[in-house]
Amino acid sequence: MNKIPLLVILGPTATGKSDLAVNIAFHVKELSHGFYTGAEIISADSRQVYKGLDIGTGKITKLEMKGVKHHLLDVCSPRKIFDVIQFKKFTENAISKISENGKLPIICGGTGFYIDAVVNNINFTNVQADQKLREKLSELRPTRLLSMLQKLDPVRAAKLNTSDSKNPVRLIRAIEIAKGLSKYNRKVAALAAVPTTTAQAKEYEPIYIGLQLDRETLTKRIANRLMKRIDNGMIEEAINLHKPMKAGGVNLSWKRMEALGLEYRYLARLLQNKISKEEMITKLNTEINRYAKRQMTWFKRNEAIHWFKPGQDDEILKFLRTRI
RNA sequence: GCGCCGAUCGGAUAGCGGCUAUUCCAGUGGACUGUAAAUCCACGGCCCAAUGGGCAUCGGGGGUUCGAGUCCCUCUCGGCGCA
Repeated sequence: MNKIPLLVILGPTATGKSDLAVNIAFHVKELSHGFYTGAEIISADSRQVYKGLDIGTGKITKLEMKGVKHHLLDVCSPRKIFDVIQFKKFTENAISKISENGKLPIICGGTGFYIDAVVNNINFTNVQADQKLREKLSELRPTRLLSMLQKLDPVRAAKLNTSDSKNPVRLIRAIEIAKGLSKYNRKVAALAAVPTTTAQAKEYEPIYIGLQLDRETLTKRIANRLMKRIDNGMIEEAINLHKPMKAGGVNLSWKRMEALGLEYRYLARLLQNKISKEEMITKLNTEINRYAKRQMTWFKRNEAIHWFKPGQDDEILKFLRTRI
């Protein structure tokens, strides 16, 4: 089976990935000497998959798409939880369609986990999310969760690092898996629940382009972008999301908005009068910077990424000329 | 000028005379296999023959004490009050 070539554009937030992707899409035909008729873009952003989260996520507009087809945008209601499994499934479908149509699939986004899940074809266990169980367990302290897991799946529990063994979200998922598998076979559970590290046979041949900036410049860009988002109606967007359906809103609860993180988290706090607008701006700026840092921590592990700076479009196109 | 209060890591804070000076935020580094913009972890003075050890440290100086961030005196700075 032939591997499907893939262009992956990634990097921390506020580095201009979306614009670059569109620009590259326009040059694909020429760069590949007609091998591809064009390109389509698949967004790899865990928040832009939600309908209505536009300004706060910096979602690309129809106009900015310049006619290039985008996938994985607005595919889920923000009231529901989208996850990596759905992302992987949707994306795999999109990739094969794009590829069959003689176009180059471009994955563009900042959610490293989502990108890796697809490109490295990560094999997830088939134990489904159990919201009721999660809710019940979320009351418990990490130490309690850990001892539960130790009983259910000692092998998995022993494999956890210090970070995960104190991480309620991870512990709950581990318990969920252990319970799900033990329904069928208790003995198999321990083995099956441990993630495999052996690489799967890869179906894709990725070229990674990363956009990166020095911290100081990135901080400035983040701050400017935040002010622009506010000017563009970010606050009104959140008000509208919280409105009841009858009033034309989505009836998005404050709790859910909080869980969406960053912009929406602080917007939820602002609209409940928990913080002032000034506080929101200050806190959000540091939070977005920290987010960018976490993104980089993830990307650093991938040595296949070719790093560029925003604005180096010509260099990037030149780089791609010999590779696609 | 007098009185009162305060001065502890980049910021904010805890600290009855007795072990290793607390916590939060920020910062730095990291983890991540079905919530990933989420969630979580580690580190935070200096020096060394570094899985250990040594020396510091609570605005400055002095004192009391076996022992001081903590008590006393004094100086400096800041806040409040009175002049």
